[in-house]
Amino acid sequence: MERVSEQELFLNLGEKMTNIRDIAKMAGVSVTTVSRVINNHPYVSEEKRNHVLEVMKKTNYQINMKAVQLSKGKSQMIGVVVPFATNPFFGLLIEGIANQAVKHHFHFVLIQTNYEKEREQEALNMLKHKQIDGLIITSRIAEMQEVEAYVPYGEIVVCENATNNQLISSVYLDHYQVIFRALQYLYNHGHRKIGYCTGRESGANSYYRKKAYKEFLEEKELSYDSSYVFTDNFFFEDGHEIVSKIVSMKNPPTALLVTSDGVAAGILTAGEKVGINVPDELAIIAFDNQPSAKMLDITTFEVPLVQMGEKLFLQAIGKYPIRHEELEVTLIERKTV
Amino acid sequence: MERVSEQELFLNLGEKMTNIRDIAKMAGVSVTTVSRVINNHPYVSEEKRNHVLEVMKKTNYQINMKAVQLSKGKSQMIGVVVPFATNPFFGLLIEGIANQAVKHHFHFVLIQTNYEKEREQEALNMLKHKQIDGLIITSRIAEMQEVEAYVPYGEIVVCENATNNQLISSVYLDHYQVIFRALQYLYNHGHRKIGYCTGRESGANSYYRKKAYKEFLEEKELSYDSSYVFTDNFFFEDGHEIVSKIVSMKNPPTALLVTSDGVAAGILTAGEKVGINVPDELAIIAFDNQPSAKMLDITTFEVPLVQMGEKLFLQAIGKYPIRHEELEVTLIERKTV
DNA sequence: TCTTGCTCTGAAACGCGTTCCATGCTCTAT
DNA sequence: ATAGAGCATGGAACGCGTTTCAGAGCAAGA
Repeated sequence: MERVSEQELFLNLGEKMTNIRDIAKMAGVSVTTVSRVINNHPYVSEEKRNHVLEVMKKTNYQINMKAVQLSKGKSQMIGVVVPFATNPFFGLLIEGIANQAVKHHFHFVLIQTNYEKEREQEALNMLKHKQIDGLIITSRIAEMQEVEAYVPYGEIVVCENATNNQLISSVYLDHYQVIFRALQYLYNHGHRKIGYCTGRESGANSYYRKKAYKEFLEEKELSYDSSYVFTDNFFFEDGHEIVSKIVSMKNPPTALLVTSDGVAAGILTAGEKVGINVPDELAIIAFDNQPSAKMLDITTFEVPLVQMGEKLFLQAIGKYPIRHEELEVTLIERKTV
Repeated sequence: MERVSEQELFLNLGEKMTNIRDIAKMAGVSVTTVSRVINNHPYVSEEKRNHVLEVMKKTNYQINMKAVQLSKGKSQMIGVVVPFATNPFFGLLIEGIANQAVKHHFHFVLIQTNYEKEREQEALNMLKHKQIDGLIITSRIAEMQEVEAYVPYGEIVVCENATNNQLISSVYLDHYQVIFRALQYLYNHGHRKIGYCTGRESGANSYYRKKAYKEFLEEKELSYDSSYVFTDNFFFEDGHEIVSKIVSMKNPPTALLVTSDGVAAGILTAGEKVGINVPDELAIIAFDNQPSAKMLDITTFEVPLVQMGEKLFLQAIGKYPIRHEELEVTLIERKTV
């Protein structure tokens, strides 16, 4: 075991970050052996292992994960695309993702799109360029076909019913059925003039929801009134505008199906200010069971968002083959219907 | 310009991902030239540039960012440590960070600690192991000294007054002064029995807040009552317990300083249920001006969180030398005092 | 005419850990 | 005694883009 004078080497290396080869030279072993020590491979004698460990300590050796990632071809990192990080809906999804990420020694980069296509494209490119191993798209803007083109580069998971898709996994709610159920609930409470407040108009989930709304009206032989449909509502603040529209209507709806608690909360508080009595004058049923719904006693459907995030993550790291999981929602009856 | 038969090469490479060397061989140029084309370096003749571009298109060449990162020694990625991602406070900080990240072609990995030291340690290790170029710690658990040990590995920024620190930048609020101001406001409204609800007890910001609370009482010659201090309150739900404690007190506070809107909202709604009149019976002043404060007309201090996030980011990428920026808060008078 | 200074190009080294493959031993099973 | 199995170790290739340096060609300024 010929060994270069350690003292000398320590001095010469000076500022430069020591790497695995430096360690090998100093310890008088091969780089392979050093690598084995780092990775706790059993085929290293105690003597050499200890010596390598010592040298690593002495030189304050720090592994360079960028090299590991390049070498292994994996980054232990997934991307998470969300339209808005502040929205509790996505916050809870992130919570679930984070839970599982920790357990699996993964990290995730958050990509906030604000529903700008360019941002989503950027996320897909990260996958293509191997910055991330997988991608969770909680809400998409691009066509499904476009997204599919990135499947060769890594696992992609979406939050919508994609049961007929062989390439992309999904964890989703049956929005059609859920909306139908909510409407039926309002109907059973005597409502015949039911309004519909949602986020964006486009998008797979929105499609099914709108479809359910229309088909429900048809089934019950109620007429469709486009002024009863309110779109682009995402945050608490958006509820105010809805109320101002409603108060100016000659024949306002008696009930509102709102696709997010935050907006429902906005409607409720804005309504209170102008003297709208909930639920007598206006019933409200919402979704998610976020803190704001608890706070204001809003009747809502609880959506298992944390669990959804966890499942999304596990699909994204390729733990399972392509598959499609549906989650159930639970009605929480409170005081707004 | 000797050139290997392209046709042949295309066939031979088959499945294997093409890399810069393959492209070089196929195009009959050096890897340097290919690299120049990729990076739009001017010193490449139009002819060669076009030809390389063509070959890249034909082979569907995709750059491997992991290699770029290793080579450049930078990941264009920062870490963001937050205790909870769902909390709107941190959500808004993230919003600001995301805004600037996009502009600077950076990405960020979110590390949710739940105030577990191990998680924070992991984030620091990512810095040490070059997975990230910089780190934003929005709320820390480790001692400042421990954190400082990681400064050699990359920029670190914290959200607390660190003005005397030469190694770590900070973007912060003068919590001492702000709490004093809030207490004075309650005092001016006639309150002498003022309670204090906060998040965790430890932590730099908490230290200054607690200090301000105590010193304010001293200055006004009010006695300190430990039952007036409520800790570990982070979310809406936590407000309920505070209320149940208050109703069981013989001599309850007439005003509450709450360090987060979410908790204040919880107190307000729980209080309403047990018939506590706000502000007559119990005044509440809070912080952040989150949606919940707007929703429930809570008097609060607006904190420029998005802006804070943006500044944090710019510090984290080393845009400026180590520095400490203080941000101002604005009192928003509503109906709870 | 000579020097200076671009423009254009490529070989080779660099950043750094992982992994395949070969080699040499020792020990156990036959 | 011998073959097969497992242990220990190292050389070299691999993953892949960037960068330094050297050299050639050519035009403008001295």
